Amino acid sequence: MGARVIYWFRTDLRLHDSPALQVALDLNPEVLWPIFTWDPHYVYKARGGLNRWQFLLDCQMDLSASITKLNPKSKLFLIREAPQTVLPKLFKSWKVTHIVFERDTDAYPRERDAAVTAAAEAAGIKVITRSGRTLWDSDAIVKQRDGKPTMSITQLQTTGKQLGLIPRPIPAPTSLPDPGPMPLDFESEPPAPTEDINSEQRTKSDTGYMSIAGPKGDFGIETMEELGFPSATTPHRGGESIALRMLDDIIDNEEYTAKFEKPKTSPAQFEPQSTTLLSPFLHFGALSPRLFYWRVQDLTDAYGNGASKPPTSITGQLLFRDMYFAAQAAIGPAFTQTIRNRHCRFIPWHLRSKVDPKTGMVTGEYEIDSEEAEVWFQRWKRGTTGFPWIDALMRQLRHDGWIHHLGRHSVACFLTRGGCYIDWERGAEVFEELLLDHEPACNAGNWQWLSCSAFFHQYFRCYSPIAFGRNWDKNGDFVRRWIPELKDFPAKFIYEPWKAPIQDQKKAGVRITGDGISEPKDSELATYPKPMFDFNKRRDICMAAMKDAYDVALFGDDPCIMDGTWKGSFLSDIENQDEDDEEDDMSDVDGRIDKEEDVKSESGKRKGSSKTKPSKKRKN
DNA sequence: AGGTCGTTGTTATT
DNA sequence: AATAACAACGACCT
Repeated sequence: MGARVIYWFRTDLRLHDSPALQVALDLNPEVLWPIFTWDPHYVYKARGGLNRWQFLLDCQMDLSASITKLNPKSKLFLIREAPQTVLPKLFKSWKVTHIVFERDTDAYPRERDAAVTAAAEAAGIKVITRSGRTLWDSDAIVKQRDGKPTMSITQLQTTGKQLGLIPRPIPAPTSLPDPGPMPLDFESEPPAPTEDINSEQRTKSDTGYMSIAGPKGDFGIETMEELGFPSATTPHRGGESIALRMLDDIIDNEEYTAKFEKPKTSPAQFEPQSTTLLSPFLHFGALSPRLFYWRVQDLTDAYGNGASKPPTSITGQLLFRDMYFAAQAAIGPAFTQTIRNRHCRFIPWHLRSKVDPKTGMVTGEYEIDSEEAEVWFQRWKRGTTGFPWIDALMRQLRHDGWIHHLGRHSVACFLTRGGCYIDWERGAEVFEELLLDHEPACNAGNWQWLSCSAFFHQYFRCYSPIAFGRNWDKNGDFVRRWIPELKDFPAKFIYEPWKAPIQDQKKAGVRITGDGISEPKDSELATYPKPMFDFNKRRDICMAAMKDAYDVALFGDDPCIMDGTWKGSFLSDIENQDEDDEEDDMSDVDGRIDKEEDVKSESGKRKGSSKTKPSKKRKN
């Protein structure tokens, strides 16, 4: 009897450059089942917005069609049960000899794959895995560094060089074996009732687990409607075919590809955007990072002088992705939180995560230590902060599922160290729900970067919600695109509309009024909210608090963080001194900005109020 | 121990 | 458009 192989697709929804699929085909199998399991973990427990579900279905449909082209009897078979429970039953019922899949170093997949592997080995099934989600095998990077995480791009580059050249992409298969019979002669196990973190956005509570083989009983892929979802809003569509076409277009544009410098690409450019927009395809594995890398690198080598180099080049972007994956591979599940993460600086943010004292892991809930901060967070999320640059980005994020990297910097800095002083984990959760390209390692890593918790430390470099956008887009076209209320606003005031005289507001057909939460009443004109705080004042407060946090120098693994005895280590009054209620009267905001003296003397007072600090802690 | 540099800050000045 | 001051972190190199 020949090999009877399950190829388990997960975050590798592609046929081109799949080392794991190649090794499955090298077994010369008698039969091969390409399967995808609907995992209750991703349906109920991980945050996932409608746009990302749409993108996933796109990728699945495209892959399924490509598989059928290679073998009319085959397609991507969707199985609706948790892999941990259904795979052992399939092993037996389908007389499987091998299961092959691409490795996944995220927290939950590691746990899941260990369980599946143990069950397979117990049943005498051979498990074969390959790395293919990153340029280098993240675990090999960690091993080479004796378990230490890559905390800078230099470290990743150095270690990568030691491991040798990034493997060249391998061609897509030209044919696939037949699938074998797929009897379901066992009890199916619907997911255990659990809290559905995504229930708000569903129209139906049932998410398509009507039967293990799907609504039509043919292991087919469901529609958004069958999944209980309203339509997605994103214009970005998924699938390997689109990814390869987009990559071809990028490579065809030799100048663009060879001279690409990330910091020079505009966050305000839209239709078309200034960057490649290939990240969502990398996330779902519809595009191999190694294929992307080598197509760009070969072009760059041929281009000669004048080509950009890492870290600003396109290949540099892929290196950063590997850096975050390798950091997560070394640090483990704590990488996506501050608590128990010894490489993440502890900063006493507002709205910190609640922690399960038994596991030391965050629970998904957070402490509302400040009603004001909670309001700021809600307004940030909805895109009604009153700062048009921030709001435009947040609205684009919600609608399209993608914003430019520097736009992400703007809103992340604003939420954390450069405005609201709110826990980066709150922002990361919002990105996790809304981003098409959400990657747990990259998301957590970038939020730590922007909040100056790890990877990046120059907290005195602070993005202005007014100046930064204006530098890229003087006329405010990007703001007008996403905040139509402001589309006729004079360019002079487009980034700070509260400064516009009433006559100008009337002429533009909009009133700058309201708290960004409730609908303003009795306004005949459209409205756009007043800014939720004086940015300059908040920046000074945040920067002083950051300096304090750096002086205290506590990290996420310090015992005093877990037991709460850290309280008192920080100049906690630093945050509670903007008492003079702004309320409705932000019109004199200009007048206030000049009062730096206030802030200076406050900070002098704080220094004098000498709270005793614990001796400086150091990580080693 | 000390100097330089780090993918992507802001503002004022030349 | 380029440059300096702002205030001043930590990795990396010598």
